[in-house]
Amino acid sequence: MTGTGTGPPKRDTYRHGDLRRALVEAGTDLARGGGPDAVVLREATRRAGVAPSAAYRHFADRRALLGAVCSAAQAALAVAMEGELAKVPNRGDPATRARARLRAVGTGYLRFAWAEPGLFRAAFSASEDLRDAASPARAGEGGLTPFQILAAALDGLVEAGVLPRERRPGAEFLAWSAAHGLAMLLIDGPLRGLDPVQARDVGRRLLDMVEQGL
Amino acid sequence: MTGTGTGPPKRDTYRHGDLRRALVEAGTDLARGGGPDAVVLREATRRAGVAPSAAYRHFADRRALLGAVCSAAQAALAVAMEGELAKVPNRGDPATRARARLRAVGTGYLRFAWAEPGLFRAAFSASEDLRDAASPARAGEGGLTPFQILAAALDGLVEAGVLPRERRPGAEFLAWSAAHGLAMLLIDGPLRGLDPVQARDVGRRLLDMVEQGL
DNA sequence: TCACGGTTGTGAACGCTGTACACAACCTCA
DNA sequence: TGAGGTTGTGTACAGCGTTCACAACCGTGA
Repeated sequence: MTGTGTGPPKRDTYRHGDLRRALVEAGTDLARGGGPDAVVLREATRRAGVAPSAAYRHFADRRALLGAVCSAAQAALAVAMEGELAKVPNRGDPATRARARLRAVGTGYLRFAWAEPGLFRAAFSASEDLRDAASPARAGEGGLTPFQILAAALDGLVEAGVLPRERRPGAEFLAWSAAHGLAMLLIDGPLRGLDPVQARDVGRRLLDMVEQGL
Repeated sequence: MTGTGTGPPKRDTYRHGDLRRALVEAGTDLARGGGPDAVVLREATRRAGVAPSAAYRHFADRRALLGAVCSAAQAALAVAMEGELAKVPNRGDPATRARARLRAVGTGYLRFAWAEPGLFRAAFSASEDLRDAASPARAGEGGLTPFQILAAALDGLVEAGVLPRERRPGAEFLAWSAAHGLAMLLIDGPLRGLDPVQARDVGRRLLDMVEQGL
């Protein structure tokens, strides 16, 4: 975290040490405050105590830096989802447990979007397709990306006999769509400014809808 | 459309005539091609054949121009939804007709996002809360904004006895979330690059989920 | 008819951004 | 000790949003 604090960005060595990491961390802080547009290459180098062009030794261009920040944000999202999942008790009958786990996944997703709107928007800013969704750089502590965590929860639903096997394929897209859409509307769209109680309420109803409609 | 075509941006009068409209149209074209980030004030003035600073006679800053483009994009979205709604036959029993109308609303939404991704993203770029969602500038030919069109379809569902009255409040947020989320994932997110057939398929399943889960 | 005042477009300027390139400091390894 | 690759520096350029003094224009009342 060289140069992240106050004071002049002093460095004892000419080499920085781990500039790449420092830039990603600075970029992540910027994203936290203002979303993907706030990830400004020059500001990141300033915070790392380094000349603007130094960034080009580690990233092809601004988009590449944003891509790294995006991966970091997805990893943070995965951690949030894992955290909510860990709260689900391991006892009870398998069916209700599997349902609770899917709800936890959704709750973690929505909670993260609500708590860290800038990071959440950054997590979906850089271009990615389904291949990138499995990249380890986007995984949480359990080694799974947000997408994979959701898929696992749905698999659990099938194993517990709650979700018919023939409806399993593609189900992650449906569940993800619902949660993602609500998250966007809550932080960016016409639902911004809902108070936390209303937000939690509509979140619950949305998860009800998914559970019943899958 | 002064200066929109090729050739030097000549003007016979000193006054432009309708610079505000010309700037919004140029901005909308830019958004169509590259989303909200592509709405570059200087480029819009260039296309209108006017000096950059002239824009500030009609818009406080770039965000204000983007806001106008956003309203235009929402109006276009409303027109697309109305178009799909107009295809629903007026005969048949009220319940299935009401259901068909809700599906048409969703289909129109998804179709527009798929056909005009840049415009769609622009439509939700500028800050707006629920009050703005009723602004006439964002309405289609029927005078309703996208949000109001959806609300009307849900009201129809209640009148036809398909949706219990007590579940009506807030239902627009659930339906909108699902459609909006899928749209985002399809044009910007991990589902980008799905071929049209798969996209149509997942769209249908999503609307099934909404219909069953509301 | 004409001067006046408000509206609208011009031109030059400022600071910011992303990016390129030659150069210098540094580390590693022979 | 010296060669060569890696990493950070300094300077430069074009493009962006924005400001401001000025000029062209138009409608109005004397």
